[in-house]
Amino acid sequence: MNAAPDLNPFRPTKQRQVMLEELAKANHPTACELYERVRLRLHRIGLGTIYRNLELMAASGIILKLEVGGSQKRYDAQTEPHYHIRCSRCGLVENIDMHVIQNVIAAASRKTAYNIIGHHIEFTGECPKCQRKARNACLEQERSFV
Amino acid sequence: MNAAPDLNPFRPTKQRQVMLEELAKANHPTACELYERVRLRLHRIGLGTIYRNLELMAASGIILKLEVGGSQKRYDAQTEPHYHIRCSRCGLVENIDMHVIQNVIAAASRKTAYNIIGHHIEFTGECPKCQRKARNACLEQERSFV
DNA sequence: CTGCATGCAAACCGTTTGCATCCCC
DNA sequence: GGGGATGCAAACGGTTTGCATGCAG
Repeated sequence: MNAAPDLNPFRPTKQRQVMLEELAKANHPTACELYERVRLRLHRIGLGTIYRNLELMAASGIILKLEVGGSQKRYDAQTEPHYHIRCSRCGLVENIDMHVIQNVIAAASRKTAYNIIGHHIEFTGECPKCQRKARNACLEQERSFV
Repeated sequence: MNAAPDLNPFRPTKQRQVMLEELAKANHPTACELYERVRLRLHRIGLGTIYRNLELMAASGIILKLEVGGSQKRYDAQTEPHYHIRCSRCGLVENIDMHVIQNVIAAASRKTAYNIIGHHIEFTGECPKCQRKARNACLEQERSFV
């Protein structure tokens, strides 16, 4: 009699375990940011492993691959639908505590012949830190005028 | 007396003129797609010129650089704020004829300490063409079962 | 004539992939 | 022991950049 085939495609390795832990602690990290974090605990891990596992986890729905602006993809441990805000200066991405707008998909469905699967709202703006920096730079300049 | 400095940073070259014309005709093209179009009319143009000018035009607000999902950036001749829908299969990006949700920025402002500059809603789904393709592939398979 | 704009090609950066080795089941 | 997972490094695709030349003002 054959052993039942392994239906779960996910073998829980040390690398995957640490990746998930660090992803949960980090704030929408890029693959490289996650790599740096994980490397502090598993110093021989390769970037390829990070990318391969992120891809697998996203495909299986364990994590979310964020299709946000900017040149690098970001990853999120929170898989319930939610919106994001991205700082136009430093690129930081944060959750925005807003209810998903239920009507928006219905409205969009009425407008197109697409079979709509999902949606994402991304706000852009200056994060508090960058606002402070800009203000300080401004004061600096005023002072130099005196 | 000095001549007034050229305030418009934009020298209207043949390349820029053709780029803008083709961008207006194309449907949210990537830089490469625009390059192919422009090359039919100016066959010695280089990709570098395309990227450089797209960047300049976006910076000066003449066109829009779309921060949509996918690995390539896309560009849009329509600069008024509007939303997009992207096919999850073929990557096609189209405008969606929906009013910009005015309340959404106010709501987001209340929720964060960010200085919010803008927002973008991106829907994902299957475009009609890809839906047809999928349906046909399905029929094909059913037929092979008979 | 001057300096911005161009064509060309090399460099760059993020990501993917091939392969030998490792290790979990 | 076997097959999936890993580390490593090379390849890849999209974008940016340096430089000599061209061309608009």
